[in-house]
Amino acid sequence: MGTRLARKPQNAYHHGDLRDALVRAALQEAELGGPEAINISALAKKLRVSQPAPYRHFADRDALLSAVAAEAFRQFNTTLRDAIDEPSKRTKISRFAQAALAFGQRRHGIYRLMFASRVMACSPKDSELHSAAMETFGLLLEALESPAIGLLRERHALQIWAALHGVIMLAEQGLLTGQLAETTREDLLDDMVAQIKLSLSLAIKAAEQGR
Amino acid sequence: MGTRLARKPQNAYHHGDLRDALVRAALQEAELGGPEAINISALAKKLRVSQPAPYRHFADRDALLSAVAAEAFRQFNTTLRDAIDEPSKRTKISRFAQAALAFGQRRHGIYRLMFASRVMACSPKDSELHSAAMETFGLLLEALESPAIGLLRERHALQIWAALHGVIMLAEQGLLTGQLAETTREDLLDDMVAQIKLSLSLAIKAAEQGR
DNA sequence: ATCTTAATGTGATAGGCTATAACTTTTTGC
DNA sequence: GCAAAAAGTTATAGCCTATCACATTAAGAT
Repeated sequence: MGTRLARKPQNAYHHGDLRDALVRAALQEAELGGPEAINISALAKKLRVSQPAPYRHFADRDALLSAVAAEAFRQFNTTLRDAIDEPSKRTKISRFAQAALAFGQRRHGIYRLMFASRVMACSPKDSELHSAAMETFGLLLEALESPAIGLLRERHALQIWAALHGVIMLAEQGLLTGQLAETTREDLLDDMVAQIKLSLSLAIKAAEQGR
Repeated sequence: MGTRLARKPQNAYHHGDLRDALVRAALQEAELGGPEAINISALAKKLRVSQPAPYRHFADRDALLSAVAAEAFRQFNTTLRDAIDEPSKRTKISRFAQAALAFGQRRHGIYRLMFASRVMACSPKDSELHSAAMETFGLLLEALESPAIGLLRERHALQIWAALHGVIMLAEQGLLTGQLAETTREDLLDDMVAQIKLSLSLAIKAAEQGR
C-alpha cells in the first residue's frame, strides 16, 4: 500500500493520501470489532478531515469495506505464501492450514470482515477483492502438492478450504472451547486435512487402476 | 411459538402478542436479507404499533436478534430431527448433513443470522439461544451413531460440524459455483462426512487393539 | 507562465435508525 | 374496586450515512 506520504502534511488542504489512509485506519478498527466497527465519521475525525471527505474516494460504506477486505486478503496471502515457503517437516498443506487458522484467530475481526457476505457478494463488481480472493485459492492449490489434476484436484482443494473455514468460524464463536478443551484446534484441523489428503491419494490410485 | 393471538385485534391499545409477532416478522425479514435486514422501526410500522413499542419487549436490537436466532435454531432442530428419523438407505449422519446444507441454502439469510458472531457472542447471557444451539449439537451426536464415546466421539462430531459449516458458508458466498459446476455441493459434503466416518472407525479399531 | 479543468476537501443539511424519557391506557392480583 | 405492573404512545435526542453546493489545490495544455 502506502507508497505515498504516510501522514497528512499539517495545514494542508489536501490530505494527499486519504484513500490509503482510510483503508489502513479502517483495517485497524476492524481488527477487534469486525466490519461493524468501521465508522466513516469516526475515521474522518481520526484522520483530521471533514466527515464527507471519505465519500470522495468511496461511493459508500460498502465500497470502503470492499477495499479493506481486498487489502486484508492481500495480507492473508502474504502470510500463507510465507507458510508455504518456510521449510519444515510437515506438509505444505498442513502449514498452509495452520497459518490460515492462526490468522483467523489472531485477527478474527479482519477474518470476519473478509468473509462478510455483503462484501463478498459484490465479487464481480469489485475485481480488486475478487482477484485477491482467487489468489488465496491459488495458493491453496499450490500447497496441495498433489499429482491430481483438474476436477479432482479442485474438489479436494475445496474440501480443505471448507474444513478450514468451518474450523476457523467455529473457533471464533467459542464453539470449540467449552467441551474438548484438551484437543486443540490445531490438532482437529490437522486431522481433517490428513483425512482429505488420504482420500485424495486413494482417489488417484483408483483412477489409475480404472484407466 | 404463537400460542396466543396471531394478529393484532384491531383498535386495541395493547397488541396482545407483540413479542412473538416481532420475532416472527423479524425472521421473515431476515429470510432474504440476513441480520442486517432487521429494522426495528420498520417492524413496528408493519405491526401497526408505535416505533418505541418493541423496546418494551427487547432491551435493544441485539436482544431481538438473539431471540430470532433462538427461534431459528429451534426450527433448524426440527428439520434435523425429521431428517434423522426419516427412514432411508443412507446413514443418519449423511441425512443430517444434507438436511443442514439444504437449510443453509434455502434459508441463507436465517442461517447467516444464526451464526452472526454478535449474536452467538452473548451465549452465556441468552440461555434460550445457547440451549437451542446445544440441542443442535446433541442431534449431531445422535446422528453420528457411533460406538465411540467421550472425547473421540465429540472430536469427530466437531469435525463434521466444521465441515458442514464450512461448506454451507462457502456455498452461500458463491465460492462453490464458479468452478466445479459439475460436482454438486451435496456430493462434496457427503465425501467429507464419509471421510470423517472412516477416520472414526479406524480410530476405534486402533483404540481397541491398543487396549 | 497562466488558464482551464479535474481532483479533493468543506460546511450545511436531510433522512433513517436506535434508544430514552415522560406520560397514558389496560390488565392483573389482592 | 384499587393499586401496581405491563404495555402502549408522543416527543425528542444522538449517531451515522449520504448528498448538495461551494472552495481550494493540483495538473496539464497552450
